[in-house]
Amino acid sequence: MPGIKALAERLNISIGTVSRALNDMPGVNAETRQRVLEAAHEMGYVANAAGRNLRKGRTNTIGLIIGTGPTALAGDNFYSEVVDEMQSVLLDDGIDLVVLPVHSAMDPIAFLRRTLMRGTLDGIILTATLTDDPRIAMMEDTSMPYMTLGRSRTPGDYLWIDMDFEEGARQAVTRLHELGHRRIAVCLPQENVNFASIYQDSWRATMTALGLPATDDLCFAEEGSEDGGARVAARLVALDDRPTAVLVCAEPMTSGVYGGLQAAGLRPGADVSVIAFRQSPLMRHLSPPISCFEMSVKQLGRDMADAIFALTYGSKTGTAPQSSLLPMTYIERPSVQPLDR
Amino acid sequence: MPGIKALAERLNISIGTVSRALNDMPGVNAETRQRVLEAAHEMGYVANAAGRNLRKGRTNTIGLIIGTGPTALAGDNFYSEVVDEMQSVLLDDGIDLVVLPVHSAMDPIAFLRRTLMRGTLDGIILTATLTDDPRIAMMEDTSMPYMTLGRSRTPGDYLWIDMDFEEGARQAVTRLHELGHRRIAVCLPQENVNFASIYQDSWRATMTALGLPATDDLCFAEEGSEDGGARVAARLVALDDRPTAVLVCAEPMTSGVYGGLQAAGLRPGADVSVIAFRQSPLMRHLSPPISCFEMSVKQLGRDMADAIFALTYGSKTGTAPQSSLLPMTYIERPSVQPLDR
DNA sequence: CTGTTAGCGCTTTCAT
DNA sequence: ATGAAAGCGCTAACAG
Repeated sequence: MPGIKALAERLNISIGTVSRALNDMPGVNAETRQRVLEAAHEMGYVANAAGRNLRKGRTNTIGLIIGTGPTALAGDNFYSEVVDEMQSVLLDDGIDLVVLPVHSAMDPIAFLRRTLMRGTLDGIILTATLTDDPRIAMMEDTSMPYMTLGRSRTPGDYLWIDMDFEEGARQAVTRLHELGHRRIAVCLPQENVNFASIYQDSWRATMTALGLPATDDLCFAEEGSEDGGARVAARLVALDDRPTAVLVCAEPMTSGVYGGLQAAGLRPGADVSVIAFRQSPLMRHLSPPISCFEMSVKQLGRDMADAIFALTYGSKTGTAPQSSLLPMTYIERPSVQPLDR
Repeated sequence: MPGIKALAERLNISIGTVSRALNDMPGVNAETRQRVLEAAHEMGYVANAAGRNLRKGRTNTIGLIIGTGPTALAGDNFYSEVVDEMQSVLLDDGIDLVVLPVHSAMDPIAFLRRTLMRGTLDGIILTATLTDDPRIAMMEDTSMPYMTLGRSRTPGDYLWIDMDFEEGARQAVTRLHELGHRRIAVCLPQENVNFASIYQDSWRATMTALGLPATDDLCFAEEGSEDGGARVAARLVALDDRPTAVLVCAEPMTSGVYGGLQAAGLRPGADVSVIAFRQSPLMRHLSPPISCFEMSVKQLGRDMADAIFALTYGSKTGTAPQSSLLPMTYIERPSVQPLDR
């Protein structure tokens, strides 16, 4: 690994000049700069990160913290797509994106503190925000730039990007009402992820506004897994006044709900209308095809990259980055049928 | 962010002593060490990574390079599980694991070179090795410790861990032969990932050893996606002397093969036996249930963590880490049926 | 335009 | 057992 010193010696100039040439600083003879760049390329020189970080006090690295493990609500390629897009955006500005996996069995606060203090990151993105999220409370006490994927009720004026679950639930309930449904249930992951409470709140508000019942017996919370979904279905079909439709607010639960309904001899769609969450590979194999929401995960990644960049390194446009909602659009498929009674 | 200086000042001792106390170096008064540790904890002090890295020439960080993007062969939670386990093992030794996503549209060599030269990693793990992998050729020219998840034909005596695809294909073919099948096809991703050629080679060797035909018209290579699988099925059913069984050597292709067979009016199992790859969430919803291989992804993660640790920081046991194969066990389900003609 | 030098935070060697 | 100081590779301020 050649250092800047080796480069300078080889060219018989000072390391200062080399550094200036490499960093596009003013006040370097054009020819000299050319020679430096050529030599650097030839030797495969890249500035050592430790030296540069120490001196500049920044690392040009953004960390994306992703919860993993069996309890994590990520049974699909959602993060893969987000990360993809973020990385390609950030790399254009010379910023590295690293993913920091944190296992559900670990203490997220301890992990975060350690990550913060080590100082290897310029900015941090938290994902899968909780309704009451101690990580946010902790970040608010630091000066580290950070944003979240997902809102939270934890106080603070942090930057967030989220999907418009509120609008999604509104569209879904409204459509089911149009089709004659009155008893519309909602299936939630019991983990206190914030999007679930947003979704539930919007369900309740819309139901109430339409004069439909929004009672607690229509809210089913179970573990946000396929098994949890199956349990919801089992509970649902056992109800005296069985709901005729259900909104499923967690991807992994969806196939469990389908399976549970079928196990009870009910047909999704014909007997109980089902609306899922995001269009995802896991949804493709359900029969009948399931109604769900479409959103641009790519756009989400792009927005997140732009936002964290502006927050951390300063906005290119001069305007501060804004928290924003990504649209969700309801797509109807045969899992939703009109109620004719 | 308090530094070591602040800590030292507060305790009225020199930074040298503080450093020694924090790093468990000999020659520190027990009481002094105690005081230092307490103060550090109280102030939330963690050594700044840049300073430490610069001085020690190491970062205590291992990077796992994962290809992402639509072309990537990772439509599931495989890496999530591996990463999970690796991280919890490495963290016990104070080593951070970071995931470096590299989009399929990027030049993997350029990315790797940049990553290497920045010097933020002590060790690197490459995944999804190709039969002829330029990344390995490049790493062989450096002194950076690295290992691969997957073998390759690229020369070099690098450390690898892989699954025993050879044994898997052998078991599958042998079993199908027992059940009376003679025309056994193999469905491969056309991307030149190395495991596919290992699988194919073993299929061919086993077929030949059993006196079965192993001709090229039984090898179907398409894009390693669901659509690719569907195309394979379409080509397969159109064959004059239709194969009675097919081994599918890429997870995402599997549901495509099922769909393609069904679209042609054939029942997986009853009409064409199908053996998939890994047991994964994507497989759970196929009907009839699909035969596939079971393996301990957790064990894989553990093995990888141990191996890269030993390679990078020296073995704890004194023995150098060995390349190794993770067993695959064939599990039969109704997608495989005896051939009765 | 270029050379010299201080110093980022830390570990480690050398004195004491 | 502790303090003082050098130096890891780099950038930026200053001098020439």
